[in-house]
Amino acid sequence: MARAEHPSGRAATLSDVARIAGVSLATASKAINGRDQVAPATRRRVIEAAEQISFTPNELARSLIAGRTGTVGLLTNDLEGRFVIPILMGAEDAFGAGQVNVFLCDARGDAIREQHQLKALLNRRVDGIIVVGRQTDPRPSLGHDLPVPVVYAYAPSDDPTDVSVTPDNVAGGRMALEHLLACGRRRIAHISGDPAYAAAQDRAVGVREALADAGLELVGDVMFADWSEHWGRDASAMLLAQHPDIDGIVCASDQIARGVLDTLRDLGRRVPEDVAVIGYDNWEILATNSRPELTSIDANLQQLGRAAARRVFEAIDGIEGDAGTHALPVRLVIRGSTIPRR
Amino acid sequence: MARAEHPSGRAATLSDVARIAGVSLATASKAINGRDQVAPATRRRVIEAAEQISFTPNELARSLIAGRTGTVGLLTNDLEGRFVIPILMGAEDAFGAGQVNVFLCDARGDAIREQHQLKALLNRRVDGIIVVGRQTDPRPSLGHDLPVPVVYAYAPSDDPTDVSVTPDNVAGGRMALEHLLACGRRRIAHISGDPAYAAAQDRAVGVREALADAGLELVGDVMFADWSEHWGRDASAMLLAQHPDIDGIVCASDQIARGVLDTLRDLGRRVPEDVAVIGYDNWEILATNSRPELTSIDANLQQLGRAAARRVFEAIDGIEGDAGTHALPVRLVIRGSTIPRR
DNA sequence: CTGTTAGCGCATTCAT
DNA sequence: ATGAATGCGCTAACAG
Repeated sequence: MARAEHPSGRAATLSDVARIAGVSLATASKAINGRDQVAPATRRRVIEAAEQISFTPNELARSLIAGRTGTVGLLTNDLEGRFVIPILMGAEDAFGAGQVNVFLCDARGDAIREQHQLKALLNRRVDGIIVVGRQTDPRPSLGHDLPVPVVYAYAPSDDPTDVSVTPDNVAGGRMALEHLLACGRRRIAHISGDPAYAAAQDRAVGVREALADAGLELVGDVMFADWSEHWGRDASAMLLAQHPDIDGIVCASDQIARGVLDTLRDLGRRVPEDVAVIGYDNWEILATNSRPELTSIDANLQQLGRAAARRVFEAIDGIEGDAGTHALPVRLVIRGSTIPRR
Repeated sequence: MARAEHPSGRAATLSDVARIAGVSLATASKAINGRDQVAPATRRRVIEAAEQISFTPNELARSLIAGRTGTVGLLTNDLEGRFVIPILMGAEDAFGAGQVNVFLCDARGDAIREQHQLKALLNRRVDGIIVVGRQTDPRPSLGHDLPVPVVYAYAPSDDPTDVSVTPDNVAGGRMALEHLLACGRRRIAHISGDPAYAAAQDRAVGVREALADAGLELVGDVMFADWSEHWGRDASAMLLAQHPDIDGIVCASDQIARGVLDTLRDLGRRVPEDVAVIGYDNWEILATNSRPELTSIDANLQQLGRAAARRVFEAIDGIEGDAGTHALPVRLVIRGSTIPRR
């Protein structure tokens, strides 16, 4: 097994260093931590001794004294990791690599399990917690009687006195539609996903608002069903049968958009010349492999993670962030499904 | 901010409990930890006191004494999280939820960053480390002079004296081909991905072996390029132009298979009646949304995670696992692209 | 059965 | 500039 037969049998401690350097424990501590009350020569001896036995300070002991651990808990229900990974990366960015470490727990949508994980995180004395959901629908608050700050990411808390960061789906719907307008489209339909999702409703609101601002109306009703490619194929077939003259389709997910592209191709409609199609989520595996590649709205999840981490940090440092759900800006990623490649 | 104004100002400690219950620190400890040398009545008093002030034991202090933390580091380079999440879930399964917590660090393919993360994990005194790569090619070993056991998952270590668990790609290639044989196919081609990947080479080996065992030969050469849908579309077009009579295609990834399905559809070939297609990875988002749905090989990543966790555990408990790369079994998932739906 | 004592590894007083 | 002593929160010896 890849376990070192450490000469000492166990990890080196500061008192080992002190003994080798011929100084006291206190002096060794000061030397290692760069305190200024130690003679340069002494410091050098201590540091050499430390290197010699590969001493690394025990963060457990440090944390016990400091009262803070430099760890954060990431509590997720996002099984597929589609949302949690970019958020984790953003959090690592914000915390600074190696400065703060992240405990990742997956509650798997089970409230009991979530309570267990939460308790375990608190017992380990994390300095803060980020809760990540896999939908943008509000989720139950963990409550306020926790000894550490909590920030909700992607799925906001249902308690407005909590701090939540979530992508701005209304703005995303609006942005998608305005892009089609900018591409010269006027007869635009909207194929959405599961109507039970806040994301579906919010994006539809943005689409409608932007259309109204332009003095236009949606072609047909918003078509709700589920988030699948199958639905995208079926919905677009129905749509084109009823409204053969549409020239733009806003899809509420990239999966739906993939299905739409399929049907348009089957029906001999050119994309984007005849019909421009825009997806949502910018899920690269789907968006960059289609024919043509898919213009999409990106939720900036990594930035969302950074924002969540920053707010946790501020709270740890005692800075009162403003409570409520903060809708963060999204981003348009233009590809061939709305603008022809040259 | 969602921080409790904890009445005491800080978390309750065991001595708070002891004081309230009117017993000594040691007795409180025994009572809480279910030791048997304490009178039932006393235990009840202590537990009540603990609940009254919501005492939860400080794992830091416990770990400091025990010499083990009940934490494991998961060091990954898998940016997209496609592999690391199922592995994390498997690890949580094996460890038991809440028993062990996992530090997840993303080194982002940067060796320096990896060293930083590694050091941070060791300073936090994780009991073991699982290293996850995003390819099955061997990766540099972390070395043997670490104070904790290390197990490599998905990407094996290049040092055969390390412990690695990785999916059996040769068996997977073989399994894919044998399934097509079982479906009555005889004129079979293989469209693979980037030839620089061990996964591509290994799967091709399995395909060739199984063909040879059946006394057959591959139609054309193995076609290598990259892992994209684009390549799947192009490769299958070339393939059908040269060998119009093929009746089965083994694809080395689901993305490639999706492209192949597209081209077959464009060319008017029925799947699976005319040509059976099998993918690889069982990436559900791709496999379950295609027309028809895609038969695929699943690498059992969650099981891989469990295996890695189990081996880390055994090593922590001093059980010497057998070093080397362990190829774990994969699994066939049959859908409509090889067998017609009834 | 209960309490006293001694640490786990370290940082921080406060003396010298 | 250095070192002895104290304590972070807890468990494990022992002694009563």
